[in-house]
Amino acid sequence: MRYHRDDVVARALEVLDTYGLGDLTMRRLGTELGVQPSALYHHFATKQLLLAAVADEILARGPHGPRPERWDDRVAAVCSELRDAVLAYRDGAEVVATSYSFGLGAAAPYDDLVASLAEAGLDPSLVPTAARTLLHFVLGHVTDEQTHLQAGSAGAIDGEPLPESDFVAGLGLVLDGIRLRARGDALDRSGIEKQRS
Amino acid sequence: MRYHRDDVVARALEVLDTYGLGDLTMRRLGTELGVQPSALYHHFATKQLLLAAVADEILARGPHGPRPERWDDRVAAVCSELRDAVLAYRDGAEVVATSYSFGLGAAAPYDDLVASLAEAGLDPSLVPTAARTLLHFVLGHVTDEQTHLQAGSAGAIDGEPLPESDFVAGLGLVLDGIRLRARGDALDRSGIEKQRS
DNA sequence: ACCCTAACCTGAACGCCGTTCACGTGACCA
DNA sequence: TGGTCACGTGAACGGCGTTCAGGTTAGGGT
Repeated sequence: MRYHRDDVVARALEVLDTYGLGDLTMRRLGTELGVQPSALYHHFATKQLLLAAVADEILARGPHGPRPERWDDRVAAVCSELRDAVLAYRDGAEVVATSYSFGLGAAAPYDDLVASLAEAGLDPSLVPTAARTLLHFVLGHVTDEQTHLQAGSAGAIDGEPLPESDFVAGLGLVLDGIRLRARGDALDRSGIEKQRS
Repeated sequence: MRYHRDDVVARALEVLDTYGLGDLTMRRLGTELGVQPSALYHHFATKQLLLAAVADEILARGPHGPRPERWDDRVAAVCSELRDAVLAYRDGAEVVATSYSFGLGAAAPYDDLVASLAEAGLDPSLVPTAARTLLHFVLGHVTDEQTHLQAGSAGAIDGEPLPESDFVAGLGLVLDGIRLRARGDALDRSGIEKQRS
């Protein structure tokens, strides 16, 4: 049997979801495909590039609902879809976050956020900052969720698995900060009294 | 020469800062101390526990300024000190973030944030959410900073090293979202019009 | 002054890992 | 039909975290 790039990525996703990132090994993946580990280097120069392709595939397989018209609804939709996408595979958040931080892939959500935020009326210099802040929140939050999930499926019952409302609440927090800036306002240290009336 | 736990941690910090997390190896650290790698397992059962101790030491060596009275100033101070602490050592953010996510240490900043946010008048169920959101922002942001720093010191000039104002701006964003909630308000999707008089 | 205990360390090994390299082999196209 | 090139083999290299049985040294109790 001979394989193509996409076959390798697809099988890597199965291994990832079944055994976790720690067991996603070139040897393991080779065995799973009935192939020597060295054969994988015909398709990917490096394990990191394989993981970047896996990350991109995770995102590509994620939901792609219709984009709302209002910029803030669209931002929320991008964030929720990103969460759903990485949540669908074991250790998905870590794979995507690593690949993104190495600049090897997973750039689509960032670009989407920048595009949506550009219409918000923000100071343009704030757009990348806001996009990164949102990305940090989403990937950090889902990493926590998946860590607790894994800790829960192993014997430890110590922590409940984070209610889903938690994501919405955290996202609302950051989003409100951005909405304020979109109006040209910023809260004074003393609260929002100053802008009232 | 015989060593104690603290000697090992101190040397590990030097190796980390000089050669980076990737070269902080049990063998490397052993060599640096003139000792077999196996000797380190007398002090730490596992490399992860060593790294947790390193993370705690990074935080302990960080700045500890006076705590402002106002809760939001205090939150900002905790976040800034956390940033300064992890920024002081190469790959410090990654070490602290990993250790924190494994629940092995680095819990102090989270506890500080929870304590400060408790006085904000927030819905108590929002306090942990807000604390985690802030932590995700700070550690994610500094990880980016250090990644770009390292990419810059290697030949690549492709990205400027993130202006310091960026951290302040991002923090202000999240903090404003929290300040709104502290007043019992939340922005409607349509902006803040609704709450104005 | 002695010994004993516990702390610290040795040296070798185990089973992994990512990656490289010289070399086969089979499908497809000119 | 013959050549090319995508795909795969098998063995090796150097490194990793970790284990284990056993040595050695420091320091306190008698």
